Amino acid sequence: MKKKVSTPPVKRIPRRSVLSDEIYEMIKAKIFDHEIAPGSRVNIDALSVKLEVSQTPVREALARLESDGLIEKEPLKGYKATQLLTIKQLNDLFQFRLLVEPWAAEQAAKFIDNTGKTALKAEMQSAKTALKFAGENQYQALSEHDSRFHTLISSISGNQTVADFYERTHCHLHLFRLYMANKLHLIDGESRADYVQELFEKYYQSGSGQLAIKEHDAIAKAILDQNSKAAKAAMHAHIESSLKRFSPAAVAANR
Amino acid sequence: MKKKVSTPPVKRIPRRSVLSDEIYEMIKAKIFDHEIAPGSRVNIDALSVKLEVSQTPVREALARLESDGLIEKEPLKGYKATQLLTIKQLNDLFQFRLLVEPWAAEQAAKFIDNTGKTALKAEMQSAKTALKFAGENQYQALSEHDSRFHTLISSISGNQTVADFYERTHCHLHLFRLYMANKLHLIDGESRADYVQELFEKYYQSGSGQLAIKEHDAIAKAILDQNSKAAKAAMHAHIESSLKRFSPAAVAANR
DNA sequence: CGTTATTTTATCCTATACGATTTTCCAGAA
DNA sequence: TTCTGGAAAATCGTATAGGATAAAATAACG
Repeated sequence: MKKKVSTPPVKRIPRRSVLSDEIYEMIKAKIFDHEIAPGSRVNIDALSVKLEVSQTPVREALARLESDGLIEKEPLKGYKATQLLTIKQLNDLFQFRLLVEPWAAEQAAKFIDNTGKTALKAEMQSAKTALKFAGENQYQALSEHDSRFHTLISSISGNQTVADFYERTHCHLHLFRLYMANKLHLIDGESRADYVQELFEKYYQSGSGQLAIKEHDAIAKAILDQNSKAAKAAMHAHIESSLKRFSPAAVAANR
Repeated sequence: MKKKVSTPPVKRIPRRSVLSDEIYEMIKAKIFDHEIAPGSRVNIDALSVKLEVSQTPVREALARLESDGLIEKEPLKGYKATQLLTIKQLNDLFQFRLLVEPWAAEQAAKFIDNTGKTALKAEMQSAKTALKFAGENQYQALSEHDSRFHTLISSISGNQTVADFYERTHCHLHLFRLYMANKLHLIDGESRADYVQELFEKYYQSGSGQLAIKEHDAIAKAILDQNSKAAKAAMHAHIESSLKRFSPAAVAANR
């Protein structure tokens, strides 16, 4: 294990957050970047060497990731990254979102204040400009906007339980999305990747990205107008059409 | 913490599960038993000494409990047990349950199989007999039945996301309930405890316990009859009346 | 060729030292 | 007396080595 060999006296600048939190984020990033593939083993020792920290913060980070459902622990075997969502899990998740998010949009429309309006406008604006210039990473940009958009509405709704919960579950969906996007860059000679790519182009590049933004626009407009009924309906429609866009891709990814 | 006091470096009997899991359950039990009071500091060192393990498993357990929301960590201050639910949090939680659980009851009624029916009947039966004999701990018995009942319906609904969610959040409510029950046994000379006791007697002993069981009965009956509409309505009514029963107690506990 | 025994590997836990930060306490000054 | 400044103590976070045990892999044997 190599350490910074040339910095004995001045080590770190006074940290404000703790190391285990940083490590937690780092490992999560590794999972999202597919540096740790779904289903693969996660070795504490190797990870601590790679990140150049001791095992203690890695252990704490993995324990938290296990609670998040991103990592699984087998009692005397070790940790491994969770598998991708199955079709059923995807359906379960969207059904759940249908229960919660339309209500959240409704509440947001009722109770939004000026701060919330500003934030919502800014998010929509930044999404459009980002999408215009993103090019290659258009899908990734879209995916990240989507996460932020739904999180924002959950928080504007004012129900902390709802917001917390969305924070917890959306990461799985996000992971799934990124996995789909990443598939495009993999060249493993399997027909599976080709199939997924075909689906991707069919469902996301040729208009679907714009379509999702349009749906978000409708939701945002209703909330900004404080039209709670319209907001609820728009969110419901968006999640349903979102699932429709996902389903074929999910079938492909789970083959 | 009772171990052979006179055992030097002697080996342990072969464990089947991992130590950190045991410690996790032990600490959770301490919280539920109010051995660790809400809001109080949790010292890693002291805990590891008391449980007679090293700090490592304690750290992992605390990291997981933090994800569960039962413990909070302040970056360079340490861990402490979370405060009881505030009024707003209680309302948020029940609002959330109103979104999810009536739907879960509806689904359960639609898709329940024989295994599920047997389990549901058994739970209702055991609740009634337990309540008959519990006497002193009647409230505790009721509280635990309630947890199991709602968990069971979530799982029968077939939506894993919903079931997982309920598992995660119900513990806070459970903690709150137990806190209320425990207040009765505390003699701290404060009028607050008396006030809570009064509320307790008013809302739970004199018929309310039976009332909650009656509501559960209505839900169970509708599900067993596979009458999904009735199940949904019964669950909705139950949660609303449940909140009504809780609210005055919550006001008292948060004074 | 299949079964058993032994070595190897990996995971989990312990122990302990040290650095960093907060809190406490006490002396001195306004 | 009350406030301020700074040193000491308590507490938390990190680092690292090493031992115990279970799973996996390999070799030995019938």
